[in-house]
Amino acid sequence: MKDLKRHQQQHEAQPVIKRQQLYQTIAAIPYGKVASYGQLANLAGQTGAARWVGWCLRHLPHDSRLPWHRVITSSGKLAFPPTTEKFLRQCEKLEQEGIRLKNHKVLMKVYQWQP
DNA sequence: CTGTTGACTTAGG
DNA sequence: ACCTAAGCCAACA
Repeated sequence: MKDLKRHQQQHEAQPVIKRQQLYQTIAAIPYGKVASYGQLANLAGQTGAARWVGWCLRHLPHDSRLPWHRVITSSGKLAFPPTTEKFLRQCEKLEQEGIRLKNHKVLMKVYQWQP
């Protein structure tokens, strides 16, 4: 077989595929549990791409049914600045699942998803 | 290819 | 516990 060389620009998997794997991982977070951006990147096969996870969620369709509210930072804080609308919406959804917040923070020891 | 962006992470002080 | 700097990486223009 003849190897067709990529002339420039290393095309690997289509971006859509990678994002779908990430979405699949996020969808697997159980009700009442949370996962961090870095944790999800690793589980989705993109080790170290925590910021990419944030990028994907920021560009998530507004009508998405993904449990985006179960994604928080590694320290247990929400990614949004307090007092913002999104911050409050996420707080509601988390508490609705029985996840109590201690001073704007989630107790990772208790609530972090352990696959 | 280069440069920029982002709902991040980690190590040090 | 809080702040900063540097590292990280896919997606995009």
